[in-house]
Amino acid sequence: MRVTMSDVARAAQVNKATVSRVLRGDPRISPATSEKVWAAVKELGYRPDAIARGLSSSSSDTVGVFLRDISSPWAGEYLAGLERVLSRHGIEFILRATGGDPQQRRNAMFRLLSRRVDGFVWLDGEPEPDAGIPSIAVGRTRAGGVSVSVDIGSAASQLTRLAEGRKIEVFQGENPFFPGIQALLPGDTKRGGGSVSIFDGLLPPRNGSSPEDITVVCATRRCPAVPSGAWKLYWPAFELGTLSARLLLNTIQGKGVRPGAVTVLPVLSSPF
Amino acid sequence: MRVTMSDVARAAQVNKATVSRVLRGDPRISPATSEKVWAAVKELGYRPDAIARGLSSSSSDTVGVFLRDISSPWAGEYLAGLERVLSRHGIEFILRATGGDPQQRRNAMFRLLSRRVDGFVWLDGEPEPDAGIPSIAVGRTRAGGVSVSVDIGSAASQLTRLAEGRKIEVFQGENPFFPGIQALLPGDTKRGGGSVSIFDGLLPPRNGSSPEDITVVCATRRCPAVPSGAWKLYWPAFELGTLSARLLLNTIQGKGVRPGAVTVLPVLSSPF
DNA sequence: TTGTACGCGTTATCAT
DNA sequence: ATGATAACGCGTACAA
Repeated sequence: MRVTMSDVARAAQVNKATVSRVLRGDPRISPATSEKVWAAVKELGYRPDAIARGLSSSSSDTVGVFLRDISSPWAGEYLAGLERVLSRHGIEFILRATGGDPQQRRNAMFRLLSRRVDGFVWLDGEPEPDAGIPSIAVGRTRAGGVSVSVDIGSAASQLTRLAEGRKIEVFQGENPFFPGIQALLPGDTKRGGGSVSIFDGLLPPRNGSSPEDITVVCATRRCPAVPSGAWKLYWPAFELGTLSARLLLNTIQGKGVRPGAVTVLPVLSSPF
Repeated sequence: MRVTMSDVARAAQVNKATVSRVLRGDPRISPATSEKVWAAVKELGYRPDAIARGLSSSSSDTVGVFLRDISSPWAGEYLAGLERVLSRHGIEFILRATGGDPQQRRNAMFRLLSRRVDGFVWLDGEPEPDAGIPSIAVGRTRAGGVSVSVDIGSAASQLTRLAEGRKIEVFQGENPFFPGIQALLPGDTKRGGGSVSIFDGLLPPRNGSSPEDITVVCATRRCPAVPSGAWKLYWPAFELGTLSARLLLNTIQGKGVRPGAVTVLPVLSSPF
């Protein structure tokens, strides 16, 4: 059978409640009993039951993550970042693919709420307004809540700076990493004699472009689809994940996270 | 406050236990009371509490998934397949990255066990022997347990067949999708006048190869890194996920899954 | 500083 | 077919 707190209490000859206090690090506990309890814990190989704790404390050390499509090229990197931070804090996450279907999305939300998750991460659009628990939005700025996204403006200015005096071509994927970046390029994609043109689509075979020209490919760190010789504009999926986690944790723990949009900077790196 | 079963029971003027029976679809219940209860449920917007259910039933409708690295190129597709099937069955999953560290792996396992997960999926090597709950291994055949993997032999014979009379070059990624496939190619990579050579590494720039030659690139469906004109040998990550889920579900529900290795076939597709 | 006792929301085992 | 009640394992207000 399972080792419970009562077993530990009996072994350490103290009360159940005392064991609970020791485990939760209650300061008002004598070093003597604390040691006795820890000894018994190790002796019996006791492991606290997260389910029971959850029922009693009305929380679960779990957060829910909503994604339109888990197999999107950057999802893995994002989740890796998220997991890295959450696991360090003893928080697990549950993933749900919504496929862009509002009904499915709400159903998934209710299922997770019934599990008493402590927070939500919404990567598939606006958070449901009646979630009732801390939520952060990822990928698009949101008014009146906490959101984290990639700074597209920074990408635009980095490209503009790179373009000084020459022509550069920027390739995004089929669903662009930096949507609407066109509009952010100053002076109608021209400045200082340079020019930037952006293509949302597949990378065409390299044609005979002048050696002065520069090719930039948008990608994530782990995506190997960048041809050699091209500049890379990294979409910081991993960092987006770690930042999401930190923000959500702070929000859950009520550490005074003021609503607002936080951004991560994309990184432009040369082929050399 | 939260709507509980007691609230529903009171509203429907029946006992808590009856509500539970109705909700779980107990056959020996009168249509009359059943209707009363459902009415009250909808009236009050009652949603069962998964935590409480877990405490009482000693299960959680949750499984744990261990991955060495979540950001690996195929992880997203695998997880998409897994989620697709699990969510249809009301099961959620919790993801843990182990980074190949045995200690971290065991810690993660114990954390999940304390959550009373119903099963494990091990993508990062042999299952821990003392997991104590249904486990399946993914990616490598395992003796004495349930495992699912990609049929490398099938990949080898498809390549051999393709090579009849010509020379083909197969490129895998840095960490090969089909490890050890070399050894499975008959006749020392030659047969019927054709030949197969395999490169574990990055795709080199296309040099002047004869038009008779064939290039094959190993990839997953969603990976855009396949140059046009090349054959594709798909590593069926998504299918691996759906199959994993089905096998695990059957094992959990005790549906007589006999230990053994199940395989998924890779798909070779032409560039046309 | 520690013990008592109740609550958390369900399921399951008795009765009836 | 349904009601009463005891688990399930832990947190915590309250008492000591």
